[in-house]
Amino acid sequence: MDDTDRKLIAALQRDATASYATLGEVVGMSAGSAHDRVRKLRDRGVIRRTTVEVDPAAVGRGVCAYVLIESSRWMGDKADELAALPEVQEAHVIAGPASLLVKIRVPTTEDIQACLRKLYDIPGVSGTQTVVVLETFFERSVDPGTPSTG
Amino acid sequence: MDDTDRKLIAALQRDATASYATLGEVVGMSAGSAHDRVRKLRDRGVIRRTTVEVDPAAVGRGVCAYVLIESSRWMGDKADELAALPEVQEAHVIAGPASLLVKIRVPTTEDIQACLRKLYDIPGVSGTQTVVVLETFFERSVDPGTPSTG
DNA sequence: CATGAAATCGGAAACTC
DNA sequence: GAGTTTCCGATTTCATG
Repeated sequence: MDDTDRKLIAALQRDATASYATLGEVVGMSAGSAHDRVRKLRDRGVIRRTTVEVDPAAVGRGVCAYVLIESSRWMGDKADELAALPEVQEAHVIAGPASLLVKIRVPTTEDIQACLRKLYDIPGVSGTQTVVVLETFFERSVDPGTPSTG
Repeated sequence: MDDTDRKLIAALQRDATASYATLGEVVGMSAGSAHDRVRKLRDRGVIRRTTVEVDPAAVGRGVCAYVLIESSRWMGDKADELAALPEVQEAHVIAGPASLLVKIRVPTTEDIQACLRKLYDIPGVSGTQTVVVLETFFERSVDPGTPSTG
């Protein structure tokens, strides 16, 4: 995982349709070498998959909110139940004022209620705190550049 | 934006390296027609870009946290200042107990402090509340299926 | 939406340093 | 071990019906 790998990752994050010839130019190598590097990054699991970024509003999920879920028991086994809800885009176990934090996407603000109802159907959920997103500044890929400690 | 488009989007979210021949099979069309559909989805902005998903831990950003930012003034113009911080992966203006919500990724828990310090350097920031992620159940693509209202 | 042809790309060798 | 060159089958892309 050297600087060349990081450059390749950054280039692929920007545009994963780039040809290996183009990627080679970016890092000053041949297409074949760039290809080798990227293949190894995939094999190692550094690059998990190639995907497309979709405009949420265009598929009827223009409203975003975060829900802090409080509970009366351990909630570390609720991954499947949360994954079963299509509105839930992310789900995390957290330290702090609540047990879980989920990111939801729904068509309208009214649909937030319906989603909360579903969340309350999960055994152990004893309360929620909802944070409605008014505007999203940005949502971007993980920065592959060398961080302070790394 | 019909059911065929949604199927194509779902297939591309799963694996954007799939050939148009494969995509055509998924929706029961020829490769050329599938290609047409996908091109139009890109032109319309429904598909924003093709990218790669990277393992955060593999690039030294294995620790995730959410920071609620309180302020003593309107913060709707702070997008650039937040985008300048590589630790900040998402930034939203919110309704609720705070003004902004940012998602950060750092190498270790100790680096959270350094990031908070940078956030406090932004004019108007008067307080923060940090939610540390202990475990991420999942982070997935926006569901393109027909939602309750859509 | 399907077909067909030309340009381009992906993938994996053999070869060099 | 890492990078380069070279190769062929597969794929993208675009015209046409």
